[in-house]
Amino acid sequence: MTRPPLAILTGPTGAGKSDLALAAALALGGEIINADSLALYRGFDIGTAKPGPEDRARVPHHLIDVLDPDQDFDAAAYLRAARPLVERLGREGRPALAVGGTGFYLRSLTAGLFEGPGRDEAFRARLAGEASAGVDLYARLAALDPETAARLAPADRVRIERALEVLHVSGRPISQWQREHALAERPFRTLSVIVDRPPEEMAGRLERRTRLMFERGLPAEVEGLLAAGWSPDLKPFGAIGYKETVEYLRGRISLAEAVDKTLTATRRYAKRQRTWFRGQMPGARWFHPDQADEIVGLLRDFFGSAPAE
RNA sequence: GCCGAGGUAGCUCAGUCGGUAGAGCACUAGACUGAAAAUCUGGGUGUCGGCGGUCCGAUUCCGUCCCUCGGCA
Repeated sequence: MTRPPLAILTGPTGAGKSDLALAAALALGGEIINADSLALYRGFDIGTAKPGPEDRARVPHHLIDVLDPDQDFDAAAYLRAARPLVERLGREGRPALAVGGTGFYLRSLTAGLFEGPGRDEAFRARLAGEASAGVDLYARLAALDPETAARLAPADRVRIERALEVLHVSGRPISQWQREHALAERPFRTLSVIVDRPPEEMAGRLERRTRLMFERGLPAEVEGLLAAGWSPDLKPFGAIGYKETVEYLRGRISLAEAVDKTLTATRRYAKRQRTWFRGQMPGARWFHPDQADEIVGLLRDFFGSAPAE
């Protein structure tokens, strides 16, 4: 049994992944699996630069519009949803392209996650209560799992809570789970392509794109979602562009400020993405999106080649 | 024109009883195993508005000029 092939197409926000993915999928007869943590949500269209109906009619897109704003999702859920798709496309002999900027989801797809306990909402709620009552959760972790505490910053509450959760539910420190797993799963034969542009090009693109989002109705989209009864405290409303638009609609900031803050947050996000790709995707090939022919050729060879084993 | 407040990092501001200055944000580099568009870590990038005076030494005190914001005319 050979492993199914999977092509990853990623890059910082606004570099031009989606257009390239569409062209590549058309050229190869492939299908696109979304790897963007926010395009999963129905109704979050403009601010996520989600592919429109025309594009989705031309090439099958998976894992877009599959969640309501109040539905929990995480890397493990992504892995569970996306892996069967890659396997199915592999059986059908159709190229599978995972496309999106959520590096953590992509790495989970290709390298896995340790199979320990998932989220335990009741435990999380208890931790949140203790934290707001002044309990030092880092000190607790340092006492219960000093190895993990040594690796984490005292202010990194997301990872501290996760570490306490794993220990509480499984009785074993997260460091042990991680050591045993070591991100060593390789369920797919993978080719990773990153598209990026020089800073001068990105600056203008991000600015134009952000302004267009607001001009094309991001505030109206958010108003519609709120009018439908969704709470602005739900996770996807914390996303770049949405957070700022909610502030604007509440009258806390001006429209110009909302645009400005969104642009700044977008730039910072693109930088964080590059840092992730450099550090976590060492084997990836980097291209300018204008090198579409070269990229498609590379993908063609990849999907056409005999499995390596 | 007069009175008052102010002019310090890219921005908002703190501070220096005279010994060349620091926070947040921005910026930059990095981390990342079920929140990842999240969360976190390191790094200070500066004619302290201009000119002159006093002083061993002025961003700080004095004088003067410029600019900004209020109020009164």
